[in-house]
Amino acid sequence: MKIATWNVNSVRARLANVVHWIEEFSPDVLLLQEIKTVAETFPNSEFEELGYTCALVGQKSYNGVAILSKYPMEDIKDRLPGDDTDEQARYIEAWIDSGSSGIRVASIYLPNGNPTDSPKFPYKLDWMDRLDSHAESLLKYEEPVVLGGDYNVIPSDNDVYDPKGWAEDALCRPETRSRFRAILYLGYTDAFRAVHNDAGHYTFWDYQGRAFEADKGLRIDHLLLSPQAADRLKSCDIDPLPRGRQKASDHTPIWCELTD
DNA sequence: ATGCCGGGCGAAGCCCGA
Repeated sequence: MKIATWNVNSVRARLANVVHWIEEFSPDVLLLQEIKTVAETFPNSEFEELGYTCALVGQKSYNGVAILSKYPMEDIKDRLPGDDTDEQARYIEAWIDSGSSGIRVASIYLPNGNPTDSPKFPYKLDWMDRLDSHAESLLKYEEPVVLGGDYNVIPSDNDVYDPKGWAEDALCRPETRSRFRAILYLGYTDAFRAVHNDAGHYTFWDYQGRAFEADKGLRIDHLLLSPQAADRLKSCDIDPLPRGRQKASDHTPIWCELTD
């Protein structure tokens, strides 16, 4: 089973690119972030024609997350527990019924948190605490779980082209990194780091300053696996090609393959 | 380079992203 995640920076603006990538990669499950639209204007039929069913939580103009699946989905949760006042569309979770086994997946758009002297930073840290609690609660089912998405976290200095320049950014700050590590300490595996040890692998390059051509990137999109999912991890990689195409998102897909 | 791109909204210019 191939599971991919991609912050598309508007699913409607990116539809041709997303369809192109689905046709060449054929993921079983594709987690999307920043769809930037509501359910009424989500391109359901285009994805259904490619053999996918869609679950999404939308929001006008901002945020929005979706799950595209070749298999039926059940037990869909459209918000992260822990704060009933949080109106931002940043979390959706579903059980993927892939026949004999099955797997739980979540599509996550974690808040950016900049600037760090604004309320956006404590919102990010609180959101991460909520994610940590929920990730812990999921472990008690002893199921395969893949928590994928745009975490807006640069886990280590190996994951950024200019560690010193980014040290005080909300994506790098110690408060952010410690909360990301807390999820790993629960028993989740960073799928990419389970397979690759070296620096310089990125999932995001800014639109500005020819950052992609200069490979000035960040590794901020992640697939975190519960032990039962990590046991089945075959491979994990980033596909940089979509970032180089016309009308590209500033993020590119990262995927993992699990044994069936 | 805390916005140089790019998208949404809505019809010009501001808000937002990382």
